[in-house]
Amino acid sequence: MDSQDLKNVGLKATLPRLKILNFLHASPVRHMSAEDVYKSMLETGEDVGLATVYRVLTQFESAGLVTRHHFDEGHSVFELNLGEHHDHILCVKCGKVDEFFDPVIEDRQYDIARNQGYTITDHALVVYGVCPDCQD
Amino acid sequence: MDSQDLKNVGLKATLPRLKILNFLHASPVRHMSAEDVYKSMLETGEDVGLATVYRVLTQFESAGLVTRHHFDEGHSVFELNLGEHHDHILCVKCGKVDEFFDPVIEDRQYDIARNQGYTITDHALVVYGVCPDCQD
DNA sequence: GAGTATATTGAGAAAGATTCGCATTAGTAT
DNA sequence: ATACTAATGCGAATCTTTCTCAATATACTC
Ligand SMILES: [Mn+2]
Ligand SMILES: [Mn+2]
Ligand SMILES: [Zn+2]
Ligand SMILES: [Zn+2]
Repeated sequence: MDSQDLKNVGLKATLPRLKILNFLHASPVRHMSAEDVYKSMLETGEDVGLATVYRVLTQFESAGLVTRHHFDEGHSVFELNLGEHHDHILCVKCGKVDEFFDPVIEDRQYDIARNQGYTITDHALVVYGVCPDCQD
Repeated sequence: MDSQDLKNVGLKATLPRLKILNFLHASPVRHMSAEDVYKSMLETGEDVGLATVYRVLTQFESAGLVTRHHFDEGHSVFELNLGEHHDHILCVKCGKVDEFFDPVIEDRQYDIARNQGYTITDHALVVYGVCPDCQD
């Protein structure tokens, strides 16, 4: 039961929210748009209104349960927040999404922000390229 | 006359395209949405259809004259391509956009891509924070 | 466990950004 | 100047996301 997970972050444990959270945990695909979540859940018979999917994903984001990304597409992409910050590398041919974490880059970002007098709150690094499977 | 600039990149030198290109060069604001460009030009009396602004900015992007960014907003942001690649740091309070270039980060990105078997084509790094003017 | 106050849901309408369709107009090369 | 073709501008259409609101489900009290 994830009921408690929701209550812990201040959200009522409603059926749609539980369904969506369970779906995200069970999905083999980590990065999905709201539409992806909506359609995939329909196929599983777990149907939830599209407006609710959008609302709940936004609530999960505020609660820190999921992270929202703005890749170079026209829509938001969400992923379950597993506690480990990372950045992304996307294949421009097949759309595959890989992840990485680089302490050197993380540190440099803080230095740069500090040098420009900024207090850093977040960052998003997306590398685009051609994945091994899509070469030539 | 920028007529030649347009022809050089394979675009017919039409009045709307010249107006937009001149506007971008003259603007003190470097980062603008299509809507920003459209409205600012209206105010200057240089009016061009909104659809044309969208089309032309996209053509300029393909031609390498401008760069398109996807910051965490619901729309694209364009800037004149002055030939020097750089990344961005945005103030989450006032919306200011600053720029930076860090060779260490650039290099690390290539290493990471190579390690994962990717051929890098592009990247986008956006740092969010609170600018000096917006501290407390 | 039923009763109640209140937050949440779902469906469709609405909004914001961008693209499309097409008749009209403007560049460009004879 | 003429003619061929590409580009423009308008509104309609599309896509993603949010909003409205009546119906419903959750959590709390007794
Ligand atoms: Mn990820
Ligand atoms: Mn810039
Ligand atoms: Zn690929
Ligand atoms: Zn600021």
